[in-house]
Amino acid sequence: MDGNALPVRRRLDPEERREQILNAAVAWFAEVGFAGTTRDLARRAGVTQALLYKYFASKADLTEAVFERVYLGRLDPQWLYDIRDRGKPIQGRLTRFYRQYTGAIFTYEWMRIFMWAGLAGDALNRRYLGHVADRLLAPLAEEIGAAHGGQQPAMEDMWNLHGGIVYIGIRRFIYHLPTPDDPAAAIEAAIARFLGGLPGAA
Amino acid sequence: MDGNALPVRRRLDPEERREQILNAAVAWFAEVGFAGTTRDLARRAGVTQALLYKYFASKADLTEAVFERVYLGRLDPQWLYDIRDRGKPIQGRLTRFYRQYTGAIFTYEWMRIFMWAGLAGDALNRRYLGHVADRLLAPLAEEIGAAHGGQQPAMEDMWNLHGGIVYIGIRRFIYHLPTPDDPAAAIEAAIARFLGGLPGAA
DNA sequence: CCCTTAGGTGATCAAACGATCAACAAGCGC
DNA sequence: GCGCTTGTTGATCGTTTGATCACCTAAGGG
Repeated sequence: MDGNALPVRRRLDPEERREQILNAAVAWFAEVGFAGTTRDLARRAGVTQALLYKYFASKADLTEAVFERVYLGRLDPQWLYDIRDRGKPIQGRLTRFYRQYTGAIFTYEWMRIFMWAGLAGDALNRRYLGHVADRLLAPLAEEIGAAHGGQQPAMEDMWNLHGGIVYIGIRRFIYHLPTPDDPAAAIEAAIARFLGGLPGAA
Repeated sequence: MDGNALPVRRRLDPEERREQILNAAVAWFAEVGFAGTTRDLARRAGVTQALLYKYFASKADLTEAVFERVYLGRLDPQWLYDIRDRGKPIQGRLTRFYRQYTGAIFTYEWMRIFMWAGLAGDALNRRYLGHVADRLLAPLAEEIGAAHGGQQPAMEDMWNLHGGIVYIGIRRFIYHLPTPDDPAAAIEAAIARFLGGLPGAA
């Protein structure tokens, strides 16, 4: 049957093995949360439970590595430059940003690990959202204000726009409810409504 | 010091004791999730761990009781009648509904238990949100359509409105981020924007 | 081909877990 | 005040958990 299958490499490069375990940990903790057992994780990763502790000092150490993997490099600094490019209309900039943003965070692993961590009270979570507020939502509000003649939305309004869009991912990945395969149209409509409904909008 | 304190009643009415345990369980599981231990719960409730099993057959039985307590009677059937009261302007009906709805679900216990249950994949969760969609959001969309001359928002638009509002509670109770003490103003603004931004709105 | 290195495993430990049970004692009827 | 009912407890069971250890063996150099 599997006579032509590649021989199972029993001894892997440490880096490769660590990567394999870490990937399995991300998928596993995303599914069941950080209360998941190391034995089930090891089974899922295809290694023995003891081996986990050759690559990670403790379960806490492993979960920290999962956090790093999931959070690091998720936000692209380029987005801020595109947001501030006043040569383009504000609606297009908003749409472009949220297409990129949701493209980065609308994954099973990210949405769920972010929510597990939020419920657990992780500080990284708040720091991340503080970053979103200061470096993304606040500039967006500024740009909207500039485009609408000085009438700048309050941060609470920006959170409302943000939440309405992010909620698509929550419905899909947390609640497992049906959502559009491609959320682009819904996001575009939400942004158009937001801008069109601002006080003083044409 | 506590000479005038009421004597600690060591033997309670079964109903009273069950209530005491259940209340503690709701608060405890809301805080740490359903992976929380029965020992810590018992300590928090001020009873011994063994006593829990005199009132609940198992931990699963206890968590089910917590679900019932949290879900049951949360949605008021009266809301639907108010929503359909075409004698009043649509914006007022939307505002009134979301003031009542958020008044019912914006609590630490509800928001967090709902999210824990959602991540755990509980079916009650999906059933609840299905109810919200069919019995509340769909009628709201109908009423908005009637008020705007037939142009009825799609369900995805209603979810967007809903998500933007619910996200206030997520920020406050899940992520522990600062939010307005009274979300009424933000909600009112969100509804006004939603209606004002609909295609074909004045 | 052998031998050293190091990636990997099975067995096992101590602690924590859900759950059970015999025994205790608070409170009511008489 | 006495005895019975039953709410409550401390001790304990079997299992599961994170973590550790001695041991095994695949793989590359000589």
